[in-house]
Amino acid sequence: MSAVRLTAPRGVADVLPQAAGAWQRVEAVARDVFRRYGFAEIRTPMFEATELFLRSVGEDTDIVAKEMYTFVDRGGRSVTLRPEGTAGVVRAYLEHGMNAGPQPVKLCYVSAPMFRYDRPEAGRYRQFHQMGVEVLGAAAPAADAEVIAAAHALIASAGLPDASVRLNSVGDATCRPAYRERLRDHYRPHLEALCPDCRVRFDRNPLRLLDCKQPQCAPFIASAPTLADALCDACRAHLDEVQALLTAARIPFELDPGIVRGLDYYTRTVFEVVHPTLGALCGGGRYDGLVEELGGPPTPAVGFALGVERLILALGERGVEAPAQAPEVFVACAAEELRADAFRTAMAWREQGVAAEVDLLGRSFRAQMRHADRLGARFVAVVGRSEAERGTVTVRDMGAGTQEEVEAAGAVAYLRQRLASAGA
RNA sequence: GUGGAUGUAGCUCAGUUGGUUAGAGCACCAGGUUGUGGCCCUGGGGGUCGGGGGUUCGAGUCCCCUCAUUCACCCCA
Repeated sequence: MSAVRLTAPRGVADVLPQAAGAWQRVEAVARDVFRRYGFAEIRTPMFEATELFLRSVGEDTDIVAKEMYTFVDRGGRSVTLRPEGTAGVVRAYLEHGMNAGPQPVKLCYVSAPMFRYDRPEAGRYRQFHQMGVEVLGAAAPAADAEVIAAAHALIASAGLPDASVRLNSVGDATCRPAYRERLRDHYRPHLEALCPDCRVRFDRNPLRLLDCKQPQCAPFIASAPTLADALCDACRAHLDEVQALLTAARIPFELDPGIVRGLDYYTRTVFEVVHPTLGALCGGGRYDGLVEELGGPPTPAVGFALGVERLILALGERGVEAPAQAPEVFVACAAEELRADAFRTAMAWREQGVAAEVDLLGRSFRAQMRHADRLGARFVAVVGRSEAERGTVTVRDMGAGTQEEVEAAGAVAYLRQRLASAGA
């Protein structure tokens, strides 16, 4: 018996009933898009061996360096609450021999919880949720374009039709190391003038230099050699083909050399869908080296992940709201001795698919009416003495304020017809 | 992780230069005669004033610490 009031841990949020409708709507849209694009659902564990993330996400990334929920379990194993979804999917792909079946393997996940020990702010939580896809075993640009198309379709169908895609290429093992050195050469004479963060980036992750927002660093970004110019022929051709396919499919995008992404495993295509204030709604790209890095055969792959909380926040700003859940009919009893009849009626109607509510507090008839109104019930069915004698119920339309006495046996059919015609 | 702001009922907030049993609106529950909601009226439940320590005869009100929320930065979904 503790006297302290328990609250949710920092950075986690309850999805309350008023908000759950928005989640269900977004999830339904995602499942529909993923089905149409041919992605099969996979559900992987929320925690994995720490080693998996060290090897996939990259030890020099912020995620691994300071954001992982890592602990030692009772067996002495180091495990980590997953900070992102791709590593676990790739692990499962290999563990279950999916690389031995028909390729490519197209997988998706919906509202999968992820964990990062970050400072919470609007649209950022320590437990957050992603929906995304992975295409494993496809090297052609069509796979990149399909993944980008799916991301765009998901966001557009959810209610943000004008969301635009930012596209870039980070090169591959052939051209990226050379570019990295060219970038270092460019920055080396100016180290003193850079912001402290960028001095660290210079050593640890030079590509991120291009991502800096400090005014003092802007001139060096502007004059830096661009990755696009440094791409090898194969990467260049790949990027060109992705663009051609997106254009052919009328998917709006723009090239953005500043898109670098925070995970080490990306090769060639990287992309984001960005919101003006919430940052990236969705991010993804190709990761041709990751499967091999995790012990599998060389396997090209590409995917994206979308932040559910951010998408819902963005939808809310646009006024896209899901209606609250309300009963279709409230069964009110007008006489004490008929409570069992009202209860039985509600249960029978529920069996037949009607969202029926019934009093649980022993309220007076008047109070039941008031409660039905506050719940937003479309109809109230009155079970009273005179109705009981006649084998009827009185169905009141709470919006119109009109009511009608109907045969009890045909009441469900009557309700269905009224709900279908005047409804919504 | 770095700075700033905020923290009184479920929600939005008031609370006078520190002074008796801490308030309002909304929300919730019940009534307003015997079977009808929305408006209105009456009544009721609900707060260790985020938590801890200190100053004081006395603290929601002042000081310190802590926790949480939020904004900017960093990073990202």
